Amino acid sequence: MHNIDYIRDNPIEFDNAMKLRGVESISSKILEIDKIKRETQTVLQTILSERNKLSKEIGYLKNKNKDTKNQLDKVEELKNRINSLKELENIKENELHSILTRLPNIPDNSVPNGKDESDNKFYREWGSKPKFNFKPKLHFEIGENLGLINFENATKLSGSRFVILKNQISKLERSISNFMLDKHTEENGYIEYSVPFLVKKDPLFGTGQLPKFGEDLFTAGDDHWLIPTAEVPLTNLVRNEILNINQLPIRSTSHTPCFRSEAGAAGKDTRGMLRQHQFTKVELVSVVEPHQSEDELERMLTCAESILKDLNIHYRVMTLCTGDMGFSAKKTHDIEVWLPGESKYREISSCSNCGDFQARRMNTRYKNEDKNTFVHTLNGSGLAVGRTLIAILENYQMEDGNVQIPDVLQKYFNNKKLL
RNA sequence: GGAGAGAUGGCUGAGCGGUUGAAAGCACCGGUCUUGAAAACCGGCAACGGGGCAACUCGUUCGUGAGUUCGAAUCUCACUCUCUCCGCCA
Repeated sequence: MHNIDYIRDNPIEFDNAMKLRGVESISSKILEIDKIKRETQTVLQTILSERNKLSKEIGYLKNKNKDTKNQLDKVEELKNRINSLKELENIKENELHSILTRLPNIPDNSVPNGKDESDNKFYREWGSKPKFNFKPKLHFEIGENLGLINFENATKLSGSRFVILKNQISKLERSISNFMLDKHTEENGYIEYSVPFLVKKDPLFGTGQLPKFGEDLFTAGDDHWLIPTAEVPLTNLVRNEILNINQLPIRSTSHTPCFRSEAGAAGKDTRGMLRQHQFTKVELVSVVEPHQSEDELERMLTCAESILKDLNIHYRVMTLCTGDMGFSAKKTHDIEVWLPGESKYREISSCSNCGDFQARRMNTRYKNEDKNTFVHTLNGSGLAVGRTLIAILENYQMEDGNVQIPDVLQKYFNNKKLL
């Protein structure tokens, strides 16, 4: 949600920012509606004030058993004007709200301009591509050959874009999420939460999935929606709150399933378990003071990276360009992991600073020297578990078809070294 | 699923349809006292929006949304949520 004051004071900057995100100049339309709304409001409030005075008089006179005919007539006159003004104010208010809530966040100055992912900027990398003396296989080939990944059965149960993991690979998935949670809670300073996987529409509005992107979500009826990411419940833990400054920063993490309809991705990544309707993810969320959010994004990114470093898997970090960022983000770093089977980098984490964009939608503020200020929110994957599983299978595969268990995960396998 | 009770400021908790934006207490902030602290005492303390350079002023808000009324925290309706009891159940 945007600050109308900012648009009033900087209409040109606002339009430029929106243009970078593919929205045609809209500030003049917004300001026009805003102007009518405020003018209406000013008149309305004057009349309301009159009415309130008359009503008080009436109360006073009735108490003394005096005649109130005169006042009643006057109020009657005001009533019609009040109703029509209220109606107009409402209409304008709704128009404004409808526009403002559908516009994406303003990109940070440091974000590169660009149309799509080809314009994303290399930020840094870690490690190097592993060398194989055989042709590395794709993750699903490895898994199917071992008889531990099964897509046909999943289709039987649930249709396309689902998968069934079995035995050691199922256990590998579990150990990955345990490892991530342990790392983030014990070393990276995040508090673990177990949260609902079904939420109502208000939280989804708060983090920006609604009203615009409802078709990307699954519903369970009765205003219950399946979460597309734990960002939704974790961030909304502070919705509608005025926090005390000493509660900040808040750093929370949760391991949850995520459900996405992938409405716009028909035909994309259909092989393998890269793009599923259901996957699990360990999410990181921070709620901080405005002046801290820039540093917090770097911190969060480092925390997410620490997982891949511990797993000893090569990755690179890309800074998303203006055209490739998500709706609520003002700056985003993607971590892309190297997949030898595909011979490609693939997104495994996305860390975003949302500034006060979500805080305005959630109405989350903190007391800052007597003033109530919107907090800044950040979220990042730390990491997507399914894709980490893929990365391990492809990076740790051996010529005989088996897979080594990364050192840091072996403790979850009674120190076994192979699947 | 059946029966009942309830939702008021950061928290607890009063509130006959008319100076109630809301008593009181706690918490918090400032002050007096004290070597310091505590206690005691004094004072302050809701959010959002409109107008104004400002002092200030006006409006809205007592779960949410409609309605009755000149006037609603208080009356009516719908919805949401919480609690208690019964039934069922991981």
